[in-house]
This record gives sequence, structure tokens and C-alpha cells, in this order.
Amino acid sequence: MTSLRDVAKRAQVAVSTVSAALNGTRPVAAETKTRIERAAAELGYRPNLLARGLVSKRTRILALLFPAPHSGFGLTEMQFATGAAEAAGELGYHLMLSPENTDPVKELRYLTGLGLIDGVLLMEVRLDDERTAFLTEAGVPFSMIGRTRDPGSTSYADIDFARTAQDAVAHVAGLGHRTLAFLNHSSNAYSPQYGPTIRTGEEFAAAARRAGIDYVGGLHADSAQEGRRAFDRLVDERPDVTALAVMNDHAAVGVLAAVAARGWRIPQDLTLMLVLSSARVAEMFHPRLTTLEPPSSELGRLGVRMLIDRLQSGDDTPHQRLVPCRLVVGDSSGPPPATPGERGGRAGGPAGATAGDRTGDRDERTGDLARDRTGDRAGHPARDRTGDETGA
Amino acid sequence: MTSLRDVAKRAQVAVSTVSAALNGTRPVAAETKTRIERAAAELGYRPNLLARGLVSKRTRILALLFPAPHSGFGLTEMQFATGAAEAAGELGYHLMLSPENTDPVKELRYLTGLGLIDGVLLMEVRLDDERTAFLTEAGVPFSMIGRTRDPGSTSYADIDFARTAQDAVAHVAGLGHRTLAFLNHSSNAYSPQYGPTIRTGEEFAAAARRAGIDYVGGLHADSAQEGRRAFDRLVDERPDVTALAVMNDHAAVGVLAAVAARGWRIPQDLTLMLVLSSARVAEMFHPRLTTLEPPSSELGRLGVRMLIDRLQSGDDTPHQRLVPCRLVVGDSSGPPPATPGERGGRAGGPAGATAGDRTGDRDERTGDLARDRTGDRAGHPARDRTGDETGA
DNA sequence: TTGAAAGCGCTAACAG
DNA sequence: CTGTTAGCGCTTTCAA
Repeated sequence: MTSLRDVAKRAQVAVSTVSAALNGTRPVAAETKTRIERAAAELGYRPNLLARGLVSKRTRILALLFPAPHSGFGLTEMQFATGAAEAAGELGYHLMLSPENTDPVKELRYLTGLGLIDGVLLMEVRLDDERTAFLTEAGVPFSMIGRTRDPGSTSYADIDFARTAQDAVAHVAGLGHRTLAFLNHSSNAYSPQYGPTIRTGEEFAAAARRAGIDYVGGLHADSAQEGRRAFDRLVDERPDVTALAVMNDHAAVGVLAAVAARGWRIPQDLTLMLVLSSARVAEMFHPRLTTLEPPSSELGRLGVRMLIDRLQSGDDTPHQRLVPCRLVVGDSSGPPPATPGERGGRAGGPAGATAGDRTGDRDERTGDLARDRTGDRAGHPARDRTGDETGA
Repeated sequence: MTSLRDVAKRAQVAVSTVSAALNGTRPVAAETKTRIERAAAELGYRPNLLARGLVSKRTRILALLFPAPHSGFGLTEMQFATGAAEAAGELGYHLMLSPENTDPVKELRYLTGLGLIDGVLLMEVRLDDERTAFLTEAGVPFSMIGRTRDPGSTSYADIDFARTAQDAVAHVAGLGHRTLAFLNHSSNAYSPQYGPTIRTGEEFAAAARRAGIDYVGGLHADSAQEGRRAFDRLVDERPDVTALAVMNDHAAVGVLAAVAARGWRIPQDLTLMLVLSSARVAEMFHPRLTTLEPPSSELGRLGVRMLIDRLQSGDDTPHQRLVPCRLVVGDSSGPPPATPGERGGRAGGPAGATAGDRTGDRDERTGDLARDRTGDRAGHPARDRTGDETGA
């Protein structure tokens, strides 16, 4: 390990001059500077982060607290991490992965006490998250992916649920649907305080109301079996429903089974969309489902950027960013059936010319998933991952 | 930040004594020790990792180099990371996520030059991976998830492809199949040097040969469309194939479409299994596919454990561990049809009573995915995630 | 069994 | 503009 002293010796100057030259901390004569730089390069000098951190109190290390991979820990959550790590790397920071144990606050106290990290990035934030209080009180800079019920002056990047719901509603409304049902997670699948579950439900209801669409809520399912049952119940009670949005991949599997069992076809008899699920998952279905894909990676990036921004500016005005999901139209969206009451066969009935045909004549497309088609009525143009800017 | 000096002051001893007492570095009188411990607890003392690392040259920080999330970056890869982070945490270490840019070796040089990390964990290891040479030469301790062509004396945790293939072959053979086809990734989907792609192909061929099963290889597909085409070609050329193993999720989607298009049923007309894919993904299919699920999280854990073991023992005899995939039997496995030549309808023909029925009478099961049933002929008992021990 | 002192590699006053 | 000096918080000799 070559140190500052080695460089100083070789360049015939004092260590502090080398430090200054390399960091631009104070003016250094051009000639001296180049001499120092050459010496540093020749020796392959790398500043020791520990020593630097010890005195400067800043390590350029961020911690990402991620929850134990419980039930629903999928691609989405992990993309936060990769997005965050990338953004950190681009800005000269490092990202530490800290698995959260049973006592998050204790974990945080330990972690921040180490003097190792400059800031914390929280994910899986609950509406009443206790971690924010601790961090605020401890004076540890942090930002969140997701947000608490009342974010106040904390920094966060979260999904724009209102806009997402609005886009979804506009999509089905644009296709001519007048009734939309929403199949949510059960409230205890994740924490009962899990923001996305609650906010998505609320916002779908609100968006439907505003659009003058009939909304059917209060449905929950976390497994294929529950999804199937929920769908059957739904159709019994509300045979007029022609469009359904589903939160849970597994529930969607059950819904598809129930749809097929009734002899219904998608999208002719029902428009089905997956909410907060990646296009990669939606692609696994037959037909390929329309999806509202969460901007996971971008949220991770944003979270890191706003954290670093705060760290570097010293200014702690909060950054709060909402990013809508991206509507990826699949093969499960279509106009509503002319006569909803007379759809398909019935359970156990003649199943001919249903799923077999459907998959049979389905046109296989390659990777053209990025087509952003929003319903005509929506009025806003196709949108892509927008800026990377931290913007207030 | 309370420091050693604060504790020393409060306990009325010298800093060096506090250090010794807290680290057990040298004998300290029991009475003094408790006094120190109490003082430390009262002050909420946390050792500063930077200061400690600066002198001890050991930070207890490990770096996980993960590749840019290119094409096939899924759940599997991410589970390495979570497994690794957990294992690290349990052993008092920290895991840094280092996204790999275009020049991995440069990245590594930089990273290891920082004096910040004690060791490196490599993933997405290619058969001729250049990173290992650098790390070896630089004397940086490392271990791998995956392995190079000739691992020599490097430490790694990898999938036991031979055993996995053997289990798969035994499974289908046990069901009575005499012919097995294998649909691999195309060689350029990942790096042309991507170990799993190559090893799995080889081992399936070998296992089939040993089991006296007719093997059809040389098939590749990375997308649904390619999967569909590959399957159609396969059936044309080898109508005797009754079992098919598929590496790629997307290809499997295409295969299922092609199967349905022919009016075939699964598993009656074809036994289909997914290789190196998580059970969560297999669950998305209809019917739920039999899977050989990679022990991703465990590989991550093992990688970290062997790295830390080497770090702490100072002994650099390599640890090399192979862990087979877990066979999760789904609803896509069954005995071969009596007369393979007369299966189902043909493309575009009467699709009646096919997929519709299949999904219709499918029994929805909840979460009971852990059933380990290995083929009768295999002769080895159900196996679960085995030990966590690092074992040499 | 304990204390004093040196120093890890760096930054940041302060003099020159 | 540059060199000297004093630490950051800790571990580790070396004496006592």
C-alpha cells in the first residue's frame, strides 16, 4: 500500500502538499502539482478511505437497509438495490447491503454507531415506520424508497400511485370499459402498514370515481387459490365487471385459471392487468398481461441521489419525488364484450375453443415490450423512464 | 460519538486497558473488566470501525461484485446477494455491493486499493474469468459463486450440475420416459463463457447416457418465439421425445404455447421441466412446472462463509463446494404417453378439451411447493437445503 | 495486571 | 505557495 508519504517523498514535497494537490483543497503551483500527480501515478497511489474517513468524518459509504426476504420479496425489491448501487457508484459512493433483523432500530443504532456510513437508505417503508423517527432523532441523513403516512420533511422517492391508478383507469376507460374491479393483496400479506397495498387501493377507487367508472374494491388475494375464489365471487356478485386489475402475481395465476374454467377468453371477455409487477413477470402469462410496471430501479437511483445531494450540500431541505408506473400494454387488454351477461360457457361446461385456441393462434412477439400505449381518453402521451435528475 | 477515551475516563483506567478488556486481547482483571464493560454500556460505546481498520488493516467489509443487470438478471442472481449479505451479517461482517462497469479488472484494482475491503466475492463467473487472475496476483482474498473452467486452488460455491442433471434424468426415467430433450440457452444469451449454460448441457447429456436414456441436445432458445420454434422443430425431427427440460423461462412460455397449439396436454402428452429456475417462477405457469431450483441463497451464504473462514484462519487452502438444485415436482411431470406418435390433435385443429379442460379441472394447491419427490429409480432420498456449514 | 506512548494514513489548521 | 504540526480513534509494543 503506497501512502501519501511515499508520494511526497518521490515528489520532493510535504505530505500536506500532496494531499492538497490531489484534492484541490488549496492552491498548488502548477509545476508542483504535475510533479505530484506524476509521482502518484507512477506509484499507483490510492487514497486510503479509512484514514481519510477517520479525520474527515465522511466515508462516502451509504447503507441500504433491506428487509429479510420474507414472503413477497421479488424482482421489484431487488431492483431498488441494483439501481441504488449503480447510482452510488456513479457518484463516487459505495453501497452497503444491511439485512434487517428482527429489531430494525437496534440494527440501525449499531450500524450508525460504527462511524462507517454517511447515510442510510430505507426501503419497505411502512406507513408508520419507526425507523424514520430514530434516524431523525439521531441526526443521521437518510432517504426512503417509499414513504410514511405523513412524510413531513423527510426525503423519499416513491411510486406515484395516484397517477398510476389514473393511467390504469384511463387505459380501460379508453377501451370502453365502464366497470373496473381491483384485486388487492390481503392486508396482512405484507405488513398491515404496507404503503403500496393501501395507497394503490385508495387511488384506484379515487381515479375510477373521477373518471366516472364503476369501481369494485374490497377484494383480496395472495395466492392462486385465493385469486381463483375471489374471481368467482366477483363474477357472481358483479357480472357486469369487464376489467380487472390484480396486485399479486400469484393471485393472477388463480384468476386466469378461473377465467379459463368459465370458458372465458382474455381479452375478449375480460381485460386483465397486473399492477406493480414487472414486465418480465407479465410476460410469463398467457396471454401476456398488460402491466403497470413499477420504476424500481429508478426509485433506487433517486433515493441515493437525493441522499448524496443532501450529504454534499449540507442543506437538508427534503427531496420528495413520485414516479408513476409505466403502463406496458400486453395482450390482455381489449374492449369490453358487447353483452357481459352472456360471456363464454360456464364452469365445467364445453371448454372447446377456449384456452386451446387462445394459445394456439396467439401471435408470438419478441421483446417489443416497451410500447407505451395509454388509453385514448387519458390524454397524456407515451412516457418513458424520465429524468435521472434529483430535482427538488 | 463516544470514544475509547470516554470509556477509559469513566472507568478510571487507560485506553489501552479498555481496548484490551473489550477485545479480550490480553488478560484484564475481572473486576476492572466489569467496570469497563459497565462504563462502555452506560455510554453506549461503539468501536469506530475506521480507526480500528486503519491500524489493524482489517475492516470486516466484503465486496460483492455484481454484474450490470443485463438481459438475464433475475431473482436467482439477486438471491446470491441476499444470502451473502445475511451470512456476512451473522458473522459480524458487512457486504458492499459493487456494480461492475465495463472494465471489471480496473474496477477491482480501484476497489481493493481503497483499503476498505478485506475480501471479494465474485459472481457471474465465466469459464475463463480474468478477475480471478488479478485477485490472485494482487493477493486479495476472494471466493466465487460459480467457478472457472479450471478452478485450481480457488475457493468457490457452485451448483452441482452433474448431480442436478442426474436427478432430473432420474426423475423422468422413474416416470418411465425413455427419451429426454434439453432446450438450452443460446450460447450468446449470456457470455459465451457462461458456466451454467455449458455445464448443464454437458451434464444432461452425460447423465442421460449413464441412465441409458435417449438424449436430444443441441437445442437453444432465449425467447418465447425461439422456444416455440425450437419445440416445433424438435417434435418434427424427434416425435419420440416425451420429456423436455428447458433452461430459460421465456423459452418455456413459447414451448407451452406450441404444446397447446398442437392440442397436446401436459403432463399427459409431454413432461416438461424447468431447469435452474426458481419455484416462484415455475408457479406462474399452467400447469405449475416441475423445477430444478438453484440453491441461490445458499450459494451466496457459502461463498461468504468460505471467504470469511479464509480471512480469519489465514489459511488459504481452498474451499470448494457444489450444491445440487432442488427438484420441486409440479404438475407437469407424468408418465410418457403410451403411443407418442398419436398425441393430441395437430396445429390449428380441433382444440377442444385441451387447455380449457386442463386449467378447468386443475386442482389449485396453496403453497406446498417443498414436496421433494425424486424419481423412484434415482435411489436417493428427498433432500432439503442441507447444511450451512462451510466444510472444506 | 496496567499505563504510557507510538503510529496507522490522512486532513486541516497554522506558520513560514 | 508550501512545510510543520496536531490530531481523528484505535491497536500494539514496551515499561512499570
